[in-house]
Amino acid sequence: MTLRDIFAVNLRRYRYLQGFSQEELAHRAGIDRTYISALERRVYAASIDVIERLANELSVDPKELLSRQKNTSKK
Amino acid sequence: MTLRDIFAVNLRRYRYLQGFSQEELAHRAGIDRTYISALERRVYAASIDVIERLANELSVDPKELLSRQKNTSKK
DNA sequence: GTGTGACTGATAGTCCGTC
DNA sequence: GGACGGACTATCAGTCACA
Repeated sequence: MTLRDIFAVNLRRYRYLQGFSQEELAHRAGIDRTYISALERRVYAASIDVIERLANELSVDPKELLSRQKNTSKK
Repeated sequence: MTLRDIFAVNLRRYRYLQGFSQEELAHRAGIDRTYISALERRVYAASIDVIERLANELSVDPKELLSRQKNTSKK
């Protein structure tokens, strides 16, 4: 599990928590919708600048997007 | 203060803590020496992949490299 | 509402050297 | 040991059309 994977999962997780669609988050962060899609599918290694912008829109600390999440629904 | 700045400061901080020169860290992480120099001078926005590799070599959690540090020598 | 391929411009990242 | 520049390649950043 790479950091890129963790970021992808967290991006989607926090996006859902905020109730945003990819489209809505993209609009708010000034980023293209398909690029958000690509990040969530682990296509790219996002730069620290993009991470910061997304974290701001998701109202979380950038570190949170790189933190392994506890299983809320552990087997 | 952007995330890029915070990363730059922490990179240098943890590198010193490990007693590595830029050259040595670069060699260990398989990254170019001049690129480490550039990151510490805030020239580039590192990708999440590079952050991960550097964190590994510095024996710290990637999150630590993005965390604002407490002032150990506050005026 | 999202995934994907194709495309272009910008920048990340390498390798050379000098100070 | 590190800053800095130039030239180069790889990859990211950003957009579009279509399923």
